[in-house]
Amino acid sequence: MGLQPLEKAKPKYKKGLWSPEEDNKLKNHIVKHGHGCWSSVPIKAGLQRNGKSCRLRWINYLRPGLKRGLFCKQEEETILSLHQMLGNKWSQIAHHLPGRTDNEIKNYWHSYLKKKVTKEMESHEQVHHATSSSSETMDSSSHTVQNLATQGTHNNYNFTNEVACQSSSLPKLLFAEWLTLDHEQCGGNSANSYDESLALKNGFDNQISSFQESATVHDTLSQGLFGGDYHNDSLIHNSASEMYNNSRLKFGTTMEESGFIHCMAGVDFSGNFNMSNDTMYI
DNA sequence: AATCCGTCCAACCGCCTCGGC
DNA sequence: GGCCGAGGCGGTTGGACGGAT
Repeated sequence: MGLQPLEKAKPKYKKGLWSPEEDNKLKNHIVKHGHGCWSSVPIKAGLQRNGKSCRLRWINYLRPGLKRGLFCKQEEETILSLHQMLGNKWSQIAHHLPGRTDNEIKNYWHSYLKKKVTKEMESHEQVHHATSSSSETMDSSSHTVQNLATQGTHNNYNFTNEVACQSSSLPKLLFAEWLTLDHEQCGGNSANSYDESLALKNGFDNQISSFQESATVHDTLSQGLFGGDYHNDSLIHNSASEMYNNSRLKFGTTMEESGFIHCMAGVDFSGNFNMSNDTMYI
């Protein structure tokens, strides 16, 4: 028996939890020499692990500047809004949360935020269901509003909704609803729709102001709690309106992917841009 | 006290991309 | 252009833990 002639003898790597001794070896090695080529790290550090495992351990646990413990409200909101815009791009989301790892954020999402979002969606659906069953005069375009809203809340946590929730005096506004209202305004379906969309847009402008305040708080937090790492952070440096524009553009992409691009007619994208392979060039 | 069950989180796995040859 | 190795990423797994029964 034994090894097949052509089979490479694979080194036996240790798996499972890391011991404090292993942590020390890895940390000392990287502090002294840097990681360089990860595949050579375990050899040089005297570890029975593979390079990938060392890299993961360093990034997720040993790296300096990691924040441990509970996520604060601000971090939670950042994750929710970024997840709404980016989807499961955990590493990109992690870039906006200094001291947090993609793995940590991913775990937090699956164990807590996902449930929270699902709950919100269900409550939204109940409201929509109640509205549709009580209204017999709903026309086809209103159905589109409903479908879009459901799509929006199903696939992505609603960023604007989260912002609106922070300001109790503002109405909750779904992107899809706002967009469709805009669309209806363009089609000139009714004078009321124009007034409503204006009112809603004004409401959204207020929400942006609200978010700007929130971003300011975030900035302060970032300087205080995160040791100024956020100064290089594009999310924080972007104005709230930029974030809003980006989220709108992303939403447009989502709409296109979902076959709803026809609903985007007449939507003001607040500037010129090109779309290529889901990348926006403004 | 023992067992069951759900949750959390560290770590693994597989896939993809990129760069060097 | 194809191959290979390294690095990076997201999905999944499995063990530890705590609460419920």
